[in-house]
Amino acid sequence: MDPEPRREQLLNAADRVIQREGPGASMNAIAAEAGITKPILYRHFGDRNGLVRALTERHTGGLLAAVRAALAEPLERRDRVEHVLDTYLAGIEARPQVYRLLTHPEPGDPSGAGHALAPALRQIAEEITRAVADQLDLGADRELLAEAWGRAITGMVLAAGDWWLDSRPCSRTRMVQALADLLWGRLAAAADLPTAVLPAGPAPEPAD
Amino acid sequence: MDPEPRREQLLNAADRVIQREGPGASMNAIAAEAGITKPILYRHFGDRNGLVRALTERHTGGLLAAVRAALAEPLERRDRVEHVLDTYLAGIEARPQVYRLLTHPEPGDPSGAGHALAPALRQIAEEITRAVADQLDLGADRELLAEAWGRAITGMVLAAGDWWLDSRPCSRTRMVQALADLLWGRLAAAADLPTAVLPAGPAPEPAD
DNA sequence: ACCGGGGTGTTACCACCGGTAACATCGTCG
DNA sequence: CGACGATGTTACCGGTGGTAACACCCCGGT
Repeated sequence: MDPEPRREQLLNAADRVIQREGPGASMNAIAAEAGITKPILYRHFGDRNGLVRALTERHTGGLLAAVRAALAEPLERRDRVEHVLDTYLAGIEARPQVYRLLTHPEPGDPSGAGHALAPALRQIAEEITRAVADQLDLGADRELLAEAWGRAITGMVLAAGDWWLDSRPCSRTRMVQALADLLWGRLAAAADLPTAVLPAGPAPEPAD
Repeated sequence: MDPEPRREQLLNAADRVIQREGPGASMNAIAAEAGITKPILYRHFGDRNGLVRALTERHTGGLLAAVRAALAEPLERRDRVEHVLDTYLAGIEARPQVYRLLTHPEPGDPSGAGHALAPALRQIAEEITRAVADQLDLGADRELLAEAWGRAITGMVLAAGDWWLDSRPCSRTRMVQALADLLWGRLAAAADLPTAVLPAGPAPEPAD
């Protein structure tokens, strides 16, 4: 039961340096921040992935629990969805740097599949899948739809949240509304703009 | 006019080795595949990012153009959305390896912002934003909604497409339907399952 | 005919990365 | 006391992205 505090301490140091230097901070830098040298880090966490995993688990634990709780909230459906969205956005808002770790997991991944969703996000996706599959009547395709939607919604909120966090175009509440509206079919329900018929002129994009 | 062919040739080599070894293939490996050594690569593309950028641009050009065309198709809205989704999925289905490059852009990025959407995806997001903003009557929040939705939809399709590509749970057509249904508010419209959520309820039902 | 320049190519090197081996130093417990 | 297990160190390995310096070879100009 002793090694726990030291480990926490090292994680705190890693946290600090990642906060400062972004992800991709070197093990050397982390060790230096902790006032020690590399091999100790490697003794505690087997390799870099171990460190990152421990770090993300620590930080995503709360977020995941919060999202799970939000999903279980006995609200009307729309309110519940908004609550979940708000919970997620509030979570990433609180710790932007570390959240990056979440999205940008392991660069040198030699394993076959390079999934777009980091493990932590994947857990959230599974929560959503479960909630959808358990609570909604979606007919024969229930399982498939739930799983696809779980991934889809997670990815949607990830990308939208990233953008929002980066450019802060509006308040969190407004952003929640925008996403909930999208999920609520407002894209389908909106009226056409009269200016419709496409001009024949090709609008080439400006090269960067 | 001269330097083009050699450059293309190098890109082909890079393509081959990335196809074989996945992204993260070393410059040495790429150079070896091309039958040459590193410095030549660095002469043609300034650094690794340059190479990757050139590579992705080459491969995403077609996809981006296809998506753009699909967005401009004069179909009914739902059909157009399905067409766009299908176009994207077909695109990533055709070249899974290179598509990975697309999602997993630059590992060792020291720059402040680590955006979740790679540049190519961002372009698609902008296309969607433009299409939504130009064609839909969304009231005062038009700009904000369009931009948020552009990102959100792109992220959604990215994550869902990645999952679909990886586990192939259904046909492409079915996947398109699932995503279009989500966008069409089926999540909101679906009926509750009777086994629902009565957490604090006095209901005499413990089983699950 | 000679020379010069640009593209092509090389070897050798740099700093740094993740990761490891080997050794030193404590406190503690039998 | 001695053994042991953490804690810590220095020094090293192979590999990476990236660069410098040098060699070649062809082609065009005066």
